[in-house]
Amino acid sequence: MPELPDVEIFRQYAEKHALNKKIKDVEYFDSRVLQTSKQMITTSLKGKELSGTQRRGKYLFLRAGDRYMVMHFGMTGYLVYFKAGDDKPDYAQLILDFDNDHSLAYISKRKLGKIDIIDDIEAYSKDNDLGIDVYDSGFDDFMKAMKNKRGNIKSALMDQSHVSGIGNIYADEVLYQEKLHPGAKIQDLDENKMKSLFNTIQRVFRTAINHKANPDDLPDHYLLPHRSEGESCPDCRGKIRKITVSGRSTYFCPGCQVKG
DNA sequence: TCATTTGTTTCATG
DNA sequence: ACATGAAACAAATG
Repeated sequence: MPELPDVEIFRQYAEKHALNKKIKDVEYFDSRVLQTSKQMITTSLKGKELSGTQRRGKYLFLRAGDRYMVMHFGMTGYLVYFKAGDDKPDYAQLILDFDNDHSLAYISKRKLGKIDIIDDIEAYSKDNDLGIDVYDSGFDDFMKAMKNKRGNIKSALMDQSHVSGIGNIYADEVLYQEKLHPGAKIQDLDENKMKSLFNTIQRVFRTAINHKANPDDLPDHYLLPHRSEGESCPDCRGKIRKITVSGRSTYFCPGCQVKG
């Protein structure tokens, strides 16, 4: 699912294919993902070019003139760049047609994402309670954001209003790499452990991005290629277990991952 | 038919 | 005022 590494890949994809081409037309497919009027989107995009990309947490911002189109991908979203005459991708919610006979489609099979037009990324982030981007921050920022958190570490990592970008899948991976139990209490972790955790987040995301955010391409000693109940832990060969933490399916190795 | 999936929001409680 | 966490919601699949 689109977490930080996935959205970073989408950003690179848009950067590579969709910039500096005149937008001839905008196609809509009557979808609830639109957070603003069709007229607003058309006015902001048609006849213009996308001139840059930014990502914050799981959000992607595409610059057009002095505005941005914001995309959030929900559970099932992604981007497809395709040639005129090719079949339109299924489940497209919005398509930008460029003047080079190619198009960029925002796909959302389950329509759980959102698209908006905004003026200011900072203001938008504030309105949407979006914390710092965990991959674009240093340890000091991370600690500051985590300082007032209590409860279990997994929920804290997934709380987008403090540190944004980590979702259910990568939370499991980070905690597995860190040999930390998902239910560990954050107040039981000392500064050294937090530092180590932060470094692990950076490493896991860097590795994931280098592998196109495809979980099955990750190194074999990662959890994600083995993330289902009863599989063997790549480290100790014990059985991976599934539990529920904060209402989310959580996979971990009871042998390797300890509390605090 | 219904449990499952995940990201987000909402709401009751501490 | 603020944090937490449980529950609800979105849509589609098997």
